[in-house]
Amino acid sequence: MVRSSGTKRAILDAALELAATRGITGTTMDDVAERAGVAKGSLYYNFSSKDQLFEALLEEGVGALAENLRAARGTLVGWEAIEALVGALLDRIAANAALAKLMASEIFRTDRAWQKTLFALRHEALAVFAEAIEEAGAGAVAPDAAAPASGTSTIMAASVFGAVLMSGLEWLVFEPERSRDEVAAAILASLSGAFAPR
Amino acid sequence: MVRSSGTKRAILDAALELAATRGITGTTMDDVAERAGVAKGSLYYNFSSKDQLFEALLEEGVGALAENLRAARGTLVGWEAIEALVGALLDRIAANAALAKLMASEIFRTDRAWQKTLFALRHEALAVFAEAIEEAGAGAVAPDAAAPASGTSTIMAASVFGAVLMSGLEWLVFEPERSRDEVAAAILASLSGAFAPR
DNA sequence: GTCTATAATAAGATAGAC
DNA sequence: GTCTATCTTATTATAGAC
Repeated sequence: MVRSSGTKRAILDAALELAATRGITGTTMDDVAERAGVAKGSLYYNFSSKDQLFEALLEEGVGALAENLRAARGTLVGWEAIEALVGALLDRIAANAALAKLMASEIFRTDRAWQKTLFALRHEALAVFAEAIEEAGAGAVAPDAAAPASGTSTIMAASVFGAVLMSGLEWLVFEPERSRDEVAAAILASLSGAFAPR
Repeated sequence: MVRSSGTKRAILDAALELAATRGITGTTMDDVAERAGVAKGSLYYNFSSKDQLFEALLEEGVGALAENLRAARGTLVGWEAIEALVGALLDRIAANAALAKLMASEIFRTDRAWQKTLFALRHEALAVFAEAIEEAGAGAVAPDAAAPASGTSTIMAASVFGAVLMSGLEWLVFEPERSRDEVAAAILASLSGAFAPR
């Protein structure tokens, strides 16, 4: 992924760090060049435009996330698959908080040059969750409230993904003193009916 | 809440609509003026700066959300409180998708002029969920996995909030053909242990 | 209170030397 | 491949007329 000339890698890393706090639109090419320790001309030698630079960044990051999730799930099924996926996603968020922030802020924008690329990757990541949810037979043991309609596994996947993403960022950004296991347990508890009637 | 001269209201509405798709940084004061149907001078007559305009916008929107959640919960306790809060949040997201998108993209930024204001309001909204979760006695019936440590109710609140926010936007942005009840049921199922072992 | 016109600066992108 | 210097346009903000 991105056959590193070294410079390319430095540019991508700098862009990610800056965009995590300022957002993509709020990050200037001058900022990126300075942080990467190269001249602005080198940015345009390696990437044809600002849009293309950030498309490459998101493609690399979210693509790696989807692969990582698939690997984490392995051949697990049922609740074990969910546990593995939640843990793996949380770890990815912790290992790359900058990308997580960027995803949170870009995932629902529909006006970007890289919209299609991001949509496909987002869908790929969600699909890993959706498949695990379907195989876990969600709905078979639904509570007294209405059972989820068929075909809502993507919605449920978004629900689980959103739970991990928001909790993970809440942890890293606002409550960094907590332990990873504490956070993972809290998320799994919220997803396992800890406050639902039995 | 913003004693409307009419113009002020039009400016805030225009700013919200534009920022929902382009983001705040990507929204220019010229854009806002044009969409609101006023001259740019009027923007600066009513708001001292772009930052102050968006701070007012977020303060109004997120503040109203917190109030709304509190009202929706009323005196309910346990799982009924959670159900009411999930439903109310989902309805607010559907009624004001633009604000929901904006929240998703701004909530974890730590470099904004309005950071403190937004943090306080975010905390207020999460607190409504956290209180309901604490009273529902989360953890008392935790699964075989580790029980959540004490004091993690804010993390669990973030988890529930994130689940609703992400599913809600997934629904509105990418799967608008679904019904509100279908989405609500899917979220509640994912939170009630539909795929967890019993 | 609202408008038009304009000042001041910031930002994406390119040219051409090394 | 990388750098410096520069072009061009976009953007925040203000001044002053109505």
